[in-house]
Amino acid sequence: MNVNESAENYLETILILGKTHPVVRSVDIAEELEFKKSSVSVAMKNLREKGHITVTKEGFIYLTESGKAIAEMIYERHELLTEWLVRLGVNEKTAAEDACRIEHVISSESFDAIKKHAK
Amino acid sequence: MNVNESAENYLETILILGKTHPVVRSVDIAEELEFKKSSVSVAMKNLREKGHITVTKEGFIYLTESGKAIAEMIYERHELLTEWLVRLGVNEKTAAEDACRIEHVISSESFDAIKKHAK
DNA sequence: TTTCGTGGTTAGTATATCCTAACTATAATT
DNA sequence: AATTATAGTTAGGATATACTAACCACGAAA
Repeated sequence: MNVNESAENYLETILILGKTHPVVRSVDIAEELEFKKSSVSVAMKNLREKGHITVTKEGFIYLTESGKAIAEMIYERHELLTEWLVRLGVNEKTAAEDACRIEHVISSESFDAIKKHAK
Repeated sequence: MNVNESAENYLETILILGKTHPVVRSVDIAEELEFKKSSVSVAMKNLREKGHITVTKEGFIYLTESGKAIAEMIYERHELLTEWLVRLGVNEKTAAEDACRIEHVISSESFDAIKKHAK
């Protein structure tokens, strides 16, 4: 179930887009992340091969169980870290950007400690 | 003065080794980071070309002003983040490892906010 | 029906990083 | 002096990640 930082980011993005879009396609991800569609295409192929997403013939992307688990873990980190940094006085945009980088490199142990502390 | 994550890490390591070693050589860095000496050799060449270190003909490595500035910034982050995570109950080793990754990706704004908060 | 716009794929490129392998240079040991 | 150990370099490879360019497929508009 180990994925790269990049893969985590794609999965998180699929989860987030799913909250506001009826369906998620490669182009939606490309637009959201400001990546080229070819990059997304290759990334989706990898996620598919690793069993983290399924893609319908119309190009609609869905998270599998494993994909959803990863996406939700990262998303939780993203939300909590962002909120917490904002609370410390960090600008909303900067907080989100930093959270987006920290969420992929922090250990569960440290995240849990921050989570506990932040409450 | 912008360097990559990898370069920051090498500079920080040179600073740290300088605290306990009379002189710092490529092999010392390789041993500390558990990298191959060829990797360090190439990295030192880049740091030299960017003006962040000087190397004597004996192979002794010294930080330049710019190199020292980067190294000290990263080192301060490392120390503070580690200490703070430990205080939140994170295991010393894990805290150091996480700090080592976060220190390279966090913004000054967020770091300063955490620093202020941690006191 | 011909032409476009949209979405997706593939091939090949570029950069960052680390690696292995092979080589040089110098100093220490036998 | 010959061998060995230590330090450093260079060439070439592997992986991750994104990019450009060129192409296919399909549905809508002219």
